[in-house]
Amino acid sequence: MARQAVSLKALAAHLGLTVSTVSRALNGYSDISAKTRERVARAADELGYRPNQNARRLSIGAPETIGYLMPRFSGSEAQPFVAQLIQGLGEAVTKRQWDLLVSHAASASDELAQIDRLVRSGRVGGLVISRPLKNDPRINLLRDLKCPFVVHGRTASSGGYAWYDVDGVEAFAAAVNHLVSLGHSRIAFIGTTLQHTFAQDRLNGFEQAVADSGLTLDRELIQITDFSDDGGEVAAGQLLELVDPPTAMVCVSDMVALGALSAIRRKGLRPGIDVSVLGYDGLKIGEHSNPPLTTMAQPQSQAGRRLGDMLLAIIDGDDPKKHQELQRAQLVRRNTDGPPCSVPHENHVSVREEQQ
Amino acid sequence: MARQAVSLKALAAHLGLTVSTVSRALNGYSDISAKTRERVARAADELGYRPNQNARRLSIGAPETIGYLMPRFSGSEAQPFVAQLIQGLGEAVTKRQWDLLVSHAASASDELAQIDRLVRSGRVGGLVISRPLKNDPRINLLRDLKCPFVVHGRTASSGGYAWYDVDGVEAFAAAVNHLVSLGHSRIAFIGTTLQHTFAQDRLNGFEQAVADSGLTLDRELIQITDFSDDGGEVAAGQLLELVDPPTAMVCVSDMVALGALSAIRRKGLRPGIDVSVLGYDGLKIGEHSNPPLTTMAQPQSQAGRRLGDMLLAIIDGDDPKKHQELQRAQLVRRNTDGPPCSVPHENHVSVREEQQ
DNA sequence: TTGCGCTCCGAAACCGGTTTCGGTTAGCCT
DNA sequence: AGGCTAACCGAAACCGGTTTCGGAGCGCAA
Repeated sequence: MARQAVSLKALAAHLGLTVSTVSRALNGYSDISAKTRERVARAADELGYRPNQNARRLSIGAPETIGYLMPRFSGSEAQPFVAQLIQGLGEAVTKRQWDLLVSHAASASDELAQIDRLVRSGRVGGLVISRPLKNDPRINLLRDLKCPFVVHGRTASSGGYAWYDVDGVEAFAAAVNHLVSLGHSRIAFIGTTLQHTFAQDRLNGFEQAVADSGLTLDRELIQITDFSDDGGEVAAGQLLELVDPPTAMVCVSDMVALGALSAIRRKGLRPGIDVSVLGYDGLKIGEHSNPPLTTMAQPQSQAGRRLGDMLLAIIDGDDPKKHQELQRAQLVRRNTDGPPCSVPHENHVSVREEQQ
Repeated sequence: MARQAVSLKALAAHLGLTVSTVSRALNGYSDISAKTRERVARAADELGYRPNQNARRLSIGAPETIGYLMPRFSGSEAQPFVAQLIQGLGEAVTKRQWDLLVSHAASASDELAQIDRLVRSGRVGGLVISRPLKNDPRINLLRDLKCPFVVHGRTASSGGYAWYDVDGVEAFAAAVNHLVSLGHSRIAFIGTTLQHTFAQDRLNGFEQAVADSGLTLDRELIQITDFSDDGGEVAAGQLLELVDPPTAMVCVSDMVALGALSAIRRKGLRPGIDVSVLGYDGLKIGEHSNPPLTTMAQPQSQAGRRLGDMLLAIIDGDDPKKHQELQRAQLVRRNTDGPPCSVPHENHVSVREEQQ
């Protein structure tokens, strides 16, 4: 029914009051009589008055909006965690009637330019960034701009800013320890390029646990590959060609692990029996792989909410350093982990094949 | 280096000009000498001037922002297509330096209130909505508000507004025809609640193709269930308990199909051999299921871009009715489709067991 | 030289809110 | 009755841009 754009002026005219009075009435100022406040509120409701946010925010001097910088994806496949994160951020900001602005940049330098524009033009009062590099230029920029921000993940020097992360070091140490306790001693790691902190952390956890277990760290058993199922398949294929192949593989993500499963099956081996595989993420989809994937599950669903709440608190003046949250991943055993095969390597008749 | 917030006034003072001159210079008005324009542009660049968007948009009278209403998820799992869509929308708006605002509502009525607020408060100049119901109140509301919008999917009466959709009727007819050509005659359908148009379309395509193939439409073979893997598992379980169970199942989505695979395996049957299963979506993840899932793949990646471009065109004045795009899904054969088992039903010794 | 038109820029209104400041009225006290 | 305070509301400045309008300065023709 109500048509477009009922302005404050129109509302005031309708009430026989001035705009200033109506504005103060709606915003609960005490120098407006309760009766008037009530009357104004009712009229505003009936006419469906919605204050123009551009005007309001200009006047207020605050954008009442936070931004999320979508990570760029290697493949065309957007990562499912992004949708979850955005949903969580949305919930957090909606509680305050703020807005969530999602921004996507084509390249890393574009991204820096975007950040600059976003904050300098007053469009956002704070930013959430994902997947930081070990040394991330975005963070320096945001500091220079004095723009509140929170990081989903950490940089190498995790101090001085707010972040929410899952402890990849611990998770991968736990994964290794689990495999060791099953009896494995040749354990491989399939990771991805180490610019991203998460990739380095997971490798660190792996190496640390291997060392702590008294195993020798065999460089052959560490594969760095593309962050995708295809990458996992290639890397696992390489590992299986080794003269002394691993009996278990821990993978930097579930997608990578799924690729590894393919390679293992292709080789005529049975994942979980001949070769154990551990993933990381806890994707629901892992329940349906062949066989169902054992994984270190991280508590995804709350990340967005927490990051949103943290950022809002910081914008309100909280000390960023007070908002650093480290979550733990949890082992979810399905069917790709088991003791090492008692008759190892018998299948590797073709080991000496030429590797182009 | 450049500190926060260089205002137009500051820039003008620095140049010894007035704000109006500087503004017109930056916006390329012809009544400013080329020399001045150049001088202003250089200074703006050096000082890192970014016009305050709240002020600009207030003055302009246009929000230069489009909104996306995130669909609410049944489970806690956000659907992967959402991230892709958002990315595509982001690319489309970034070309124009517009913004993308993502909004999330807790309930259907909240969502209507959100829409009202979003457009009446001048925060968005257009909206994208996903997953319409057969009769979707959001569309009526948007019409009343005279707010440009595009729909990802369609309502029952697909006329009068702009949409982008994949032809579910045709896709499911094709799925059935494929199975029929393999020799199947008892084909089941696992769908989800029919309020959503896409669910109804897919069922329609199924029924139509079944009829066209001269098969009798057995109501027992149509299962309506939860839109998730668990739903698929339950429904497939029911189907397998039938006295005369189906030899093939077409599923409303890949996730549902994955659940069906579980049920089939649990029953001791071999998907793709004893029972064929077809999914819908073309999720990459289906390559890793057990066995890899045959599916009708829809062209996901471009949806966001197209919807964004369409909406921008409509905001520019295009007739919405001119922007209706129907894409086709494509059969991707993996390993869950095959001819019906030559020795059917032999496994069904336990058919007469009590059902809960 | 005067007048006309053109080029270029400044003054000011405006977008729609918020907020400060000041003024009117009523009530209360002495 | 006069004066003081408190309660309540209106006028106007302001946020930072855009845009209309008008005027100054100049060149050129009459």
